[in-house]
Amino acid sequence: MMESYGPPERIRRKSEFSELYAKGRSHRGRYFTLVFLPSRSGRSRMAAVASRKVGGAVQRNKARRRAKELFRRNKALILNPLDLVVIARKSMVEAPWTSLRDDYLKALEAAGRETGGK
RNA sequence: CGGAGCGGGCGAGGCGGUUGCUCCCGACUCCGAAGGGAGUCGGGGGAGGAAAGUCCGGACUCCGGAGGGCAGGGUGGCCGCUAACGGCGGCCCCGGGCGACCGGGGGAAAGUGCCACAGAAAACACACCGCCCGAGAGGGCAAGGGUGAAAAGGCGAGGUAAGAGCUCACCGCCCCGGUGGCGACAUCGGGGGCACGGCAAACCCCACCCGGAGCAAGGCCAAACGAGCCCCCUAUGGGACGGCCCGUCCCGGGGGCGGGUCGGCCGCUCGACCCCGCGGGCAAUCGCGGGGCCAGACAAAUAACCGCCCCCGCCGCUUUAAGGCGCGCGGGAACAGAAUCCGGCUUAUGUCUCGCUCCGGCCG
RNA sequence: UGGGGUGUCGCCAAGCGGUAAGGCAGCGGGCUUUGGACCCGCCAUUCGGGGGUUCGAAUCCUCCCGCCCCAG
Repeated sequence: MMESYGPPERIRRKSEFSELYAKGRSHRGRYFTLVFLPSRSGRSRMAAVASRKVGGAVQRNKARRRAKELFRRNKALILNPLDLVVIARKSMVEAPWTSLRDDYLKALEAAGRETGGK
């Protein structure tokens, strides 16, 4: 399985975001909030969001990069394709990597349970 | 050796690997009638000195070409540099510092206004205490006291009833003239006889500059909905036109509500660009020659992890010591992330680094 | 990215060169058996922060900081 994160795996249209926020369910983790909905595109997709509350441009970019890293390293674990939005919190920037990864895996598990099948 | 002033440089130590992102080029495969699109592989480029704050100035685009005046805004010693600037360089004056050096800069004798409290008085001197003349009425005076942020040229001498630029010397101020300098100004000589309190980052005056918006500017394509209602003015009118007037052009135009889209492409990166050399200029900077291509994203790209070497600190072993060794531990940063592009300013940032200079102490 | 607005006590705020109004809340006292209401008193030495102009700055100038809007 490739550990890439290319254009087809991104969510970028405004309408898609609106649908996700309207119909999707969410899970609040320690470092971020995960919004999820079964994907209709046949593959899992992800978008990273970091508002100004997270910090300056440097901190916000870092948060998004870490979210992308989480997704591409662990996307093999998602059996039923999901659309995901990772909404970063301030603590996500400085969190230890292993702790952040555990948090992400727990969130995925919860999402898998609620949508049927991990 | 210690302290201080000024100016410059660099920006995750070097090499390599794995997994990924973005743009460009090439090859191959697939899709399409075609323009083209998708994928795989290979090669190359990929954040900053401030990319920041958005405080100035331009380029560029639209407002019909950006025309004139008023209003409004900005700048403010002089000369220069520049596309332009509120920037930069040199010089002038004033103030501070022993000094290197640093800070400031039009006009208050055109007008208006303000100067609380205190004080007699805060700007036509209208004098509280006071001094002098006088019996008194009244008159002369501004030296001393006191108030205040600021008090009507300063100080000394003469003079006088007491005093006063009333007179004189020195200093200051003002006016006139000479000389030097493009100029700000400097300097010299003569005269006047004191008239001119402070604030223009108060209104203002003078000189110079500025049309308005901003790449979410603006343009093209595609899709979808609607072509309905209300208001204003309709030709001594309305609009282009941003506050007003003039001028020019156009003839139906403008505003609000309601309804739809919220996709793609261009603009989009080669430019007052960067590096080297020579020449002019004290310098800012300019000219010439040679070489180079250095991010172009759009829910928005530079990351994560690992290995070796180097440097620093601690620890251990060893050595008389300087030092050496260690597959021992820790560290190699901070401020901060391009969004149309440049020139500045300002602010943030590292026990980093280089150069010049001043003062003090000691030694020779 | 670009354009604009705002900051005065815990909250709402006036003031725009000379001592920083007022209301709510709070604290203390009075009245009341207690509470409410009412009455009296107290309550901002950095007016978001630094520097400057002025004799004197919340107010004028300048540089920063925070918060809030707007757009295609």
